[in-house]
Amino acid sequence: MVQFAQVIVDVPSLQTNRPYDYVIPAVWQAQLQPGMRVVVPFGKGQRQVQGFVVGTTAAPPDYNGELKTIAAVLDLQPVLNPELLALAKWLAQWTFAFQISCMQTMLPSVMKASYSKKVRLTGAATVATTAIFHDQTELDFADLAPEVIKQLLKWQQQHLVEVVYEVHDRAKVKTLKAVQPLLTAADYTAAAAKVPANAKRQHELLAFLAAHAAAKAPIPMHEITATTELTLAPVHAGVAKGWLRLVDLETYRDPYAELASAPRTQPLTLTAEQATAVQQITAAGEQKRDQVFLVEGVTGSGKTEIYLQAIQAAITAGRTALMLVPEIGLTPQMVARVRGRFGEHVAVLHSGLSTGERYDEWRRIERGEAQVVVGARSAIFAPLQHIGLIIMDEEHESSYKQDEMPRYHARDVALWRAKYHHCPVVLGSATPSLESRARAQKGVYQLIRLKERANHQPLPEVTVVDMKNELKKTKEDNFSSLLLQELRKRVLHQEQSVLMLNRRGFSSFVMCRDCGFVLQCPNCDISLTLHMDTHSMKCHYCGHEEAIPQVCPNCQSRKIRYYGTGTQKVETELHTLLPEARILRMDVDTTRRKGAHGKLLRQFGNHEADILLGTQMIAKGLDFPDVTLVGVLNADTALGLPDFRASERTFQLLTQVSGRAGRAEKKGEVIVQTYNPEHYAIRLARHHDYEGFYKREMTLRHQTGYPPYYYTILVTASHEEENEAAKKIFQLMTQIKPALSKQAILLGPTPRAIARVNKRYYYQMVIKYKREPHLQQVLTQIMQENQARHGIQISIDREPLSFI
DNA sequence: AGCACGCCGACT
DNA sequence: GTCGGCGTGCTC
Repeated sequence: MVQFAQVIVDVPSLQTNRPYDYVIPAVWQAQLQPGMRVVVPFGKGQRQVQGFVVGTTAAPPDYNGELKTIAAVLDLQPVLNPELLALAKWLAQWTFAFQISCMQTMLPSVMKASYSKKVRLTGAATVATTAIFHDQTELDFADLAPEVIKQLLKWQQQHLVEVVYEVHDRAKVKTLKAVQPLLTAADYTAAAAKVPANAKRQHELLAFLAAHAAAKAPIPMHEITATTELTLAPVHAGVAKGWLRLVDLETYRDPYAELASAPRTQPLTLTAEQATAVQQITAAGEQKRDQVFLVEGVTGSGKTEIYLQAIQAAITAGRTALMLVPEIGLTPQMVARVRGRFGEHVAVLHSGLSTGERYDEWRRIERGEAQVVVGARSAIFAPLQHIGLIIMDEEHESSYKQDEMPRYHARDVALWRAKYHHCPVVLGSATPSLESRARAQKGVYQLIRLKERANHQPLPEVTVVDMKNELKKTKEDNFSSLLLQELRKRVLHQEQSVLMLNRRGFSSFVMCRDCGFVLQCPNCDISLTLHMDTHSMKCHYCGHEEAIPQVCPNCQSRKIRYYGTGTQKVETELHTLLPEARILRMDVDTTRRKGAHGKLLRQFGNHEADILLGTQMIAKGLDFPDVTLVGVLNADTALGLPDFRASERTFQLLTQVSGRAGRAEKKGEVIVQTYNPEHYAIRLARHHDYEGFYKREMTLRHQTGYPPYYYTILVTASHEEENEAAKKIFQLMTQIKPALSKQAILLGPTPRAIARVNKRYYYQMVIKYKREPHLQQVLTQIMQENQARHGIQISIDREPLSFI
């Protein structure tokens, strides 16, 4: 009989990043299993926190203090299975994060408890207490002023009030009220005879019950109200008379209800290349090899069909499949495609779902009701069992890396799970990350190259326009004459165009034309960005918001204007230049509302607009047959950034956006505007030459010593005082340096590009290395020694996406 | 993260 | 002398 449990508590700090022992109450000893959530007392006082059981034992643990007892068990079944528990442990070490943070990232957010601290009146109310409590007996600390809290704490010592801690489990199952007939049809007919004739509704209810008595199954109330005149009132009367029972039916919130009935599609005929790819992947699955395939294929080479057929094979073999898609690529089109093939066996997880919807999808997976999971980054933690295949589409996408704790890359998690389940991983992309492509070169991954397009269409023609010349010709800085002319042509022929404004490394700010003053964030060293939708200036780092200035705060001039190019400005400009064109704008401002993204795409698909204007988000995953022109307004804004991945990002973006043109029978054309037409990223993207780009960029990375030739780790120290942060990072350097071999390279320490964010100063250093057996241990030790003391914060980011 | 304990300065 | 500031350390 197990009597003791090891619990990871919901206190995200380094000192508490380990299991604590608790006594299991006798009633739970038979049921409690690792992976269940519990509520436990923790620390002095009455504080209670949520925790995860990670182990149970019969023998008393080796602990000299007095053990506390588990206060409540929140689950009947473990929410983390043994695999996910092991994964959480590994992930915490790998990303230098807390185990509790890893566990919470794996689960729908509603399963993280919310806490409240309240003060309750214990004795009779007095004049003094009434002044604070009024007619209430309980107050929430969060609503109280500091002076009031002081008074209450005094009363607590006199036992006039008590402080209580509440742990709320927010995971609520959605239920439907349903009517369950209890009697037979004959009984109902008999009962009807005794009911007065004027009780019309009761007769109707009895007739309804008689008709459904045979099935005995509960009928959801909403179905009853939809088909009859009955309401809840007569049903309650029926309950009182013992005719029926009202039950709560568990149900799921189905975000894709309208797609459930999507017509089922049949597997398409594969090209020879595709067939070989499917065969190789399937073979690895059958042999239970955790092999990684890198499928490199241009847009239209039919990667999705390969995924679908490989998934089909996994399901046929009685296993499940996990498919990751970048958040932005998780369009209704993509979901429809997977649902079309696998119907209700598919569960979808992405950030557009409400927390309740997400929880329900998660439960469906956990219960084994879905064999295929499609989702964005965190879906890699889906509680699927017997995984037979993991797919990562657009594997180069930066959204697969989480930029907050735990800073994990979904690819690393995918590889871990594949090893656990002995199943293959498929990484797919038209422009693989250099890391993955290099691994394929070395034979660590198996490279599958798709050289032809499934529809045998030629790739679109790409024209590069040198904006340096264009600027001399016209005053317009956003539109070249060629692009305008081609846009006009498309509007005339009722064909559609997509325009992309590259916003990376770029923002719209307010500057005074007289004195050059730029409005800055008071907390961070960065300009505020203009937001026309809210008519305010916002800081993208800390969220600070203020009004748009009418006069320059520095010189009082009225000539304070908006600088930089935003989609709104381009839209206005385009309206003037092409008044006949109908324009749809898609950017963070117009897609913030839930479902807005899909709605805009639907409108464009229905030809409600001629031109779709947007930021990077339009580059991915859209598939509109009537788009014959794609324009990139500013291809090179990212090239100027001091980031070693700038060229790679630019190449990927241009290739991806080019793929949006001419996806059906119509031939597509791409116009790329740039100030750097000679740059190799632009030149090679123009010729759709990924392999050429790969070779060129690898040479450069080799020369400069960057990934994939080196692994990288970013160490950051921050403090409210600039010199404290600097002092700390130098101290860390002296600590790390002796543990490294001569092959490792230390960059920095340096202040971060945006040195101050949210009133804190950031200093960082980058470790570049190939093989450092002691590094993990030293960094783990550093994290443990520097436990948020003296106001210093340390963070470690393995393989950061950028150093700036 | 909270919370208590403990050691220094400014008050009834 | 005590109240309370926050630096330090612990939570099964």
